[in-house]
Amino acid sequence: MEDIKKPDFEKRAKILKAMAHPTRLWIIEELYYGEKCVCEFVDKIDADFSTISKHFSVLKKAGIVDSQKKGKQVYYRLKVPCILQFMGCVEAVIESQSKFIQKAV
Amino acid sequence: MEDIKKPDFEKRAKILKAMAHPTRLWIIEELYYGEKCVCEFVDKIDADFSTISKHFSVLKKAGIVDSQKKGKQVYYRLKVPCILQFMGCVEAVIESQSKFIQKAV
DNA sequence: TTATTATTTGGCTATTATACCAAATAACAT
DNA sequence: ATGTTATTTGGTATAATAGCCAAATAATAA
Repeated sequence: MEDIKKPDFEKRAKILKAMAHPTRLWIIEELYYGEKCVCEFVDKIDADFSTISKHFSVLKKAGIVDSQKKGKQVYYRLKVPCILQFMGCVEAVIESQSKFIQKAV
Repeated sequence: MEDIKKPDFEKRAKILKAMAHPTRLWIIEELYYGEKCVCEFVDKIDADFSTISKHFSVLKKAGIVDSQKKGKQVYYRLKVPCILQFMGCVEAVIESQSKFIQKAV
């Protein structure tokens, strides 16, 4: 890998890594429809609220979301909504996998 | 997270996780221009060839690449080239981060 | 002030990922 | 058959991640 490009790939990998968790992908999808507070997620998933809070901090550290305190609550929003467009391609990979399984069985 | 959607997010996260490594992103980008054998990567990066081979197997297991043996060499190719389109958005995240840093300093 | 609610942080453990080395396999050449 | 090159696989040490609990912090209500 040319040295000049290595830092670029490292930066990109960090963002993908931050996205690469089912709960975080779910959070991203939910935020696509508008900002939400942490509490709105706590009720909907079977996980400790501290775990969810940590997922938000991973997303924030990666620059994918932003937060704003309103009263007792903290609202998160997507900084770059295009993040979700990618899922179409991810689904294409999943599709091609299921085709493979059909052929292979 | 609604139970019905959970397996979907898990599948997607697996694909993103497979992509989320600088060396693997580099491999994906190189393969975008056509299939290549493992040996073409071995020369260009400072990592053990077994390490590179394992990165390929991660990508293959995730359904992102396909391989074909030709003589002594194994050629890999992208199964779903759209995978690279996403990088535009990832770059937008990186951009917005550097803007933030400028503001913050 | 004390209590309550929302969220973050620290500490811990279990699991997973990474990278190297050495050994195994596969294709082909001598 | 032996050697050489290309790649994969197994073993292992180390590092990173995930998730829970408990404690800390912040905003507000009683």
